[in-house]
Amino acid sequence: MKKKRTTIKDIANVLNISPAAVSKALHDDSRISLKTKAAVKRVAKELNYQPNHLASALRKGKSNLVGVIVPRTNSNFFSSVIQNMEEVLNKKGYNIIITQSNESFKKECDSIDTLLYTQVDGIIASMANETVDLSHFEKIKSKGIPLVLFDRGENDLNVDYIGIDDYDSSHMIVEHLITQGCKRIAHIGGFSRTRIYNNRIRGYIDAIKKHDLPQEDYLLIESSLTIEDGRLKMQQLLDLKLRPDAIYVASDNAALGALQILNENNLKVPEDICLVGFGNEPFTSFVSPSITTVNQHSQKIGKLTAETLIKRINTEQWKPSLNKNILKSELIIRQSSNKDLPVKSS
Amino acid sequence: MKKKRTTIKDIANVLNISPAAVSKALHDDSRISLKTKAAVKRVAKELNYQPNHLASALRKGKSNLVGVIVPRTNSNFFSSVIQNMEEVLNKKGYNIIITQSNESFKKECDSIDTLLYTQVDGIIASMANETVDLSHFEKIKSKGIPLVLFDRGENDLNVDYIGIDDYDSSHMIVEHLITQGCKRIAHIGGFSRTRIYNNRIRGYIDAIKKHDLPQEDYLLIESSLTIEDGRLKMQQLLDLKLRPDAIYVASDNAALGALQILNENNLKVPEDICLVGFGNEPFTSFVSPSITTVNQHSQKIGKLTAETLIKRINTEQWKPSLNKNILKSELIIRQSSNKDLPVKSS
DNA sequence: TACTTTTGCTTAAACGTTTAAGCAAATATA
DNA sequence: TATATTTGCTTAAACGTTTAAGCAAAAGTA
Repeated sequence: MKKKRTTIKDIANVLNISPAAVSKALHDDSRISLKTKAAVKRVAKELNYQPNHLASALRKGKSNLVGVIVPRTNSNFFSSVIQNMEEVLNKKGYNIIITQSNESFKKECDSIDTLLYTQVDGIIASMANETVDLSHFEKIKSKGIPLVLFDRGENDLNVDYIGIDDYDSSHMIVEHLITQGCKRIAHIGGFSRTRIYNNRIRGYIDAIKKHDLPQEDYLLIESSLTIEDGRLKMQQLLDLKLRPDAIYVASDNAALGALQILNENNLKVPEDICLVGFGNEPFTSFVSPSITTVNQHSQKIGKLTAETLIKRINTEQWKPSLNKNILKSELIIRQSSNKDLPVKSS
Repeated sequence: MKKKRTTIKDIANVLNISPAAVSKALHDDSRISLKTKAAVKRVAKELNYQPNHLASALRKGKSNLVGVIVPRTNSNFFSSVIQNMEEVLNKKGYNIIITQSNESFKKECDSIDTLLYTQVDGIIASMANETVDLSHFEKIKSKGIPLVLFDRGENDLNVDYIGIDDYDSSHMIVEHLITQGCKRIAHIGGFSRTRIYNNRIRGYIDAIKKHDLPQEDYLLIESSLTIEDGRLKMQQLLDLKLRPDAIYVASDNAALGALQILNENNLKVPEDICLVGFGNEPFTSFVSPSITTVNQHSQKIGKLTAETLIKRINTEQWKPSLNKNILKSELIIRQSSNKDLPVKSS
């Protein structure tokens, strides 16, 4: 009852030629006559031949699979990055295996193990929040499997990286807020052990100092950056004796939480307090007031990451200087921090 | 320079036994002595042996890979379903390959082709909005590859299905709104060609009729259910001479868009108009007012779907009656439709 | 003691490709 | 015409496993 797949051998039998000739014909080898090629392709179609990927991968020592590890897929940023990577990789004959670490160190380790076991030709990763120990990534390198990081990277790991300039982004944000007349700017940031959040924090502090604004410890809060935690940390800032007049939140989700608390406390945004998020998630433009945020160029990051990996895979011993690709981000100014523009009324 | 992987043969050479013995030892074959097994495992660890998945997959005719096709991963529902499927499947030794159709028919076809090419042992799918023609799914069946659908399924395709009772959910929602005193209930639904949205629409209509409420064509609108379209369709409803006093939206995203429009028009929710979404996305509980919605039991769906697929894979000719698993959904009543509970003030 | 059974391994083939090497026929070159 | 080159295939080995079949030695049974 079990359907037997048609193999290269079946085609060979029909045409009375060798399986080798069939294989070459299917790969348009120059030493096979046009006539034979045509015949092979015709029969292949007739028999509904589908190449056995496992066999060719085994023989060639290449699986044409690329593993992708992300903290989670349910953010627009990651899902857009993945989509664009997939596009580039598919065009080059690669398929991708997506795994989610859910910000868990253990899950990230497991993911790497299963990807290595599945014999992927390369791995693309964005690190989990929890990750501090890097030995599992070293394992990838030690096996000679190309590794490229994006967004959540790590300097100690000597691998290609694609991301935006987080330090500079913080400067842009702080300076924009100053332009709006803000004087006490708070930052709800990510955990400083994660490089990108560390860079945003440093950028925030340096920009504050540069413009001689008050740089108080209680204005800088580390957070897990979920909606819930955005609410909690915002409340914490509102409980201060001296409230800030602007909040820069390192993620849109947490900014949404913060905005809810501001609304619930009947504080006017941006009149009473300015708010800026990070990531340009679609909802930021639909919320009211719409949230000023930073565009991380997910499309470009996805494409560049994929292209970098392909280069690494194809040029075995390509050891030129590492590819640290830092893109310039873009500040998208919306109602939540724009005092010149009145909030749309109706 | 290229690192040679250690193979079963290398282990065999070290111990002066045959590769076959090594293979059996690693699989705890009863015909191998405990002493040999121990030695093999010790050497395997010493040489850092990693089994070559491609070789064993080829030999066994099983890849231990499962393909998953979803419309998109950036919703909490799908990402949670995937996470739970992964958990179950990993435990059974399967890895998953996730692909996104982005609601596109063509992309869905391509995904199926690449999954078949990758020699997956089974496919789990939730159909794209665009999909009407089912021949690509028939192709999976004709190859004898187990297929299980969840959420977005199709009756014409005779395969296992796991989802919630959409028809019943609509009833629950309508009856809840009636309890709240609503008399003109509108529905912003999905496209009726998609089964789940069709069921929700039918459920809505039947519930309306059952309770002798006005069932007008202009109160029922089909939508792509994005945030943007939720805004547009909500505006369309507000432009009616006779405005509805309750809106049941078939997705939380579109409900968010609708809520924004209501807020922007200074309409009080739930006092002026009640609002209900669908899906229990996390933001629904943080928005203000929080949105009443339906919990789709993503965890249970993920687990059940994975378990069903595993059963199908393991019992080749398991042809018992199809597994149509319709779960009862749960209505989560929040501020947006609860007139008894005052909106939280501070 | 003579046999059957069990234990613990080995041999060899197989999975479906790809590819290096080889060889005869056709074609080009001198 | 004799030799070199190109064309168009074939043969056979290889990729790293798994597994059916087999076989000698050890252990069990009568």
